[in-house]
Amino acid sequence: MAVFTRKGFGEATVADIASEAGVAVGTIYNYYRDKHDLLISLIARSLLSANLSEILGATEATSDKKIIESLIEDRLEFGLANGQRFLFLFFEIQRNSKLRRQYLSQVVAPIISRIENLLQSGIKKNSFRPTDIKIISRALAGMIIGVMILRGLEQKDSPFKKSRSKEITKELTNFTLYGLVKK
Amino acid sequence: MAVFTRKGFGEATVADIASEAGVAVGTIYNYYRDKHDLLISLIARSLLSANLSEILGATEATSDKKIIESLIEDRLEFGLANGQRFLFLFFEIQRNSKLRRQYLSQVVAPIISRIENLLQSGIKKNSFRPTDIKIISRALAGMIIGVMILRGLEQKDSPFKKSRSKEITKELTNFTLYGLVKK
Amino acid sequence: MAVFTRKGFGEATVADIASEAGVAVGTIYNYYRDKHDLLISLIARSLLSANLSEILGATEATSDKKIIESLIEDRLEFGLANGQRFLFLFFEIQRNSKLRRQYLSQVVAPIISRIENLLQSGIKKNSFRPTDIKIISRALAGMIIGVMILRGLEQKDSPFKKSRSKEITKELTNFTLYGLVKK
Amino acid sequence: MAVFTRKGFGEATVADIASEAGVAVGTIYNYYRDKHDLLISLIARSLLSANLSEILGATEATSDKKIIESLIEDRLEFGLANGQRFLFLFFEIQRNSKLRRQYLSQVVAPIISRIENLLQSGIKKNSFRPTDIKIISRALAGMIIGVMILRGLEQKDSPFKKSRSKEITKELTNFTLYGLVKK
DNA sequence: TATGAATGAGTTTTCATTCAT
DNA sequence: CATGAATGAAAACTCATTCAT
Repeated sequence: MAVFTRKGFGEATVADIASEAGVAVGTIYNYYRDKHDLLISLIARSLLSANLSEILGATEATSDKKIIESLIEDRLEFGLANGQRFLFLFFEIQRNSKLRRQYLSQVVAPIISRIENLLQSGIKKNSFRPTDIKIISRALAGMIIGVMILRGLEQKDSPFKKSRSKEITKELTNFTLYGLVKK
Repeated sequence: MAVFTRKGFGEATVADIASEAGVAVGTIYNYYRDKHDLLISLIARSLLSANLSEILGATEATSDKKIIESLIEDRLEFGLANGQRFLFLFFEIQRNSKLRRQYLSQVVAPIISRIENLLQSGIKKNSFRPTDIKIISRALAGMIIGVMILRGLEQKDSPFKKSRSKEITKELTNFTLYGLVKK
Repeated sequence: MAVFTRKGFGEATVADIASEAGVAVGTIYNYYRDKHDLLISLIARSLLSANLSEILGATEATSDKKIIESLIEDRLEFGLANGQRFLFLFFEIQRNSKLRRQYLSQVVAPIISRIENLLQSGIKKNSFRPTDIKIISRALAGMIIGVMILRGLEQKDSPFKKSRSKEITKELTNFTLYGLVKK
Repeated sequence: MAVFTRKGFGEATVADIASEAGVAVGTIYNYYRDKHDLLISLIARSLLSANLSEILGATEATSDKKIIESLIEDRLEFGLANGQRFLFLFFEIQRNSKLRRQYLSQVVAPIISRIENLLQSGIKKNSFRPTDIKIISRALAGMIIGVMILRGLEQKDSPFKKSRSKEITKELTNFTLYGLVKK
């Protein structure tokens, strides 16, 4: 995965990958049909690695703020852990329809749906402003994704460092809850 | 660009591209040094939209809300116009250091910097909550980027349709300004 | 074809073939999908090379002896011209069902059928002994095939030399007509 | 042998063969030096049928007809038993000089020589027409080989079925002795 | 200036063979 | 003595690039 991420699918050679993995070229072909199958398998594996279930399963008892905070924190950490990989993953997921369906149904849909529930109940409780739930849920999910991508692009210049993880989570949570404007 | 976007750099063949462009393979080499030069030239061309400079140059007289709205609207339209291309652009930009420097200095930095100014002055005027400007500026830029990517992934199921462009801009602007919580 | 015949399909390398043909490896792939397609195309081409039509179209006016003689002579010359190729052709034809169907319908069936007609009319005219036409037609066709194969196997030791072509044809024709036993 | 016959030497993989034989790949290498040695050993084993020696050793007392009949019958049965294998055997024998020498000296030469003796003595006894012994012996041996090959090619459509073995032998014997022409 | 066939370097892929278990 | 995973040499195949037309 490191090689694919660094070079892209077409530019990563099987020899590169074998060498990075410390095995012979032929060994790879004992486990994967071909180079593409290798990529798909690797992606499928990293897709499901997150401990999403905890967050998604959080009880109603937990405060809205806590849930949003956990979500941001979890995805932020996933992003930090996956670093450069992020864009590559998205790009390949987008191009492979089977992978896309899997990712949409197993990762995107549950998260979006969880956020929608959150918004819905918040609005019903009159604690959240009435908004277009479908759009705002994507805005929140998108914000996390976009922040990770900017981090990858800016690299050394980015303010998104692991060390500041707590603070970033706090800021993003507050931004999400209160926006820019002072009450 | 359509072929690069659909297949990725390594998998797009010069023959594909020539055929899509309706010219012979050899003709491409009369205009571009090599395949990589072709990609770089194409990307460099799509980086900047005409409107961006106007928005970035907007006078202080314009209201904060208007500026945010214009920015969201412009990038949203860029994203809708570039569709699937979005991720590919980011991915290739990330991998090509010359391109990355160019993109960071010509697109990301001005936008981020404009947003930072906006936040700074808003906070000074006491109309915005005091926040970590570096983080929140990335949150806003990231939100727009992430929203475009989700749109590309979800495709038919996404609520981000061209037809609803006005409404989406409004929702995102309000979310940015006021957050989720009701005052 | 020379390389395939000399080495067999699996042992002939595309580099060998390209070098023997005096072109680059890549050039072969501009004309044939893959190595197997190359073989099939070559075989299909040599299958239909014979001037069978003349013999098969011979009028009834020609004497039975003349027809048999022409047939033996033609296939004998085809065999001498194709030399070692003979067995390889048969082997590959046998293994490729499309090729087999083509060979059976375009070469074997017409020849067998012509021989059957010949036998039938000869028996009716009472000039030929009554025999099982289906078996004897194969015996005659098979004799020619087998003789060619023995020639390929025995190589230097075989009595089937080009120089003796006329005499061989005469002997085989007489054997076919009169058998071993003296009247 | 089944795998070699079905696929050809180069296309048969040792894994195929091991799997068909119900052993592990490594086991094969405990008994044969390499893949080629395996093939040579298998072919050498199938070359000789038990009956051949009896026929070849038949005393002068046996009638010419009986000898020819036995020979045809034996090789016919060998062909029926070896089916598709036939062509493959010939092809590989042709290509392997050691194998070719062995086959020529142990199978072809004795049969041809036996037939030549038969013809010679028949001609001397004035019961056979005077013919070119070298050619006619090959015609007879070739007929049997060719008939087997046609049978393999035609498969379902061929009149050479096991069930008709007796009749086929009779027809071929009569054809050999008396030819087509009625006395 | 456009073309596209030829090229061959660079990759992917295969699979006979080895050898530790 | 059997096993089968690992190996890497050798082969198939791809395709960016060239260049004569």
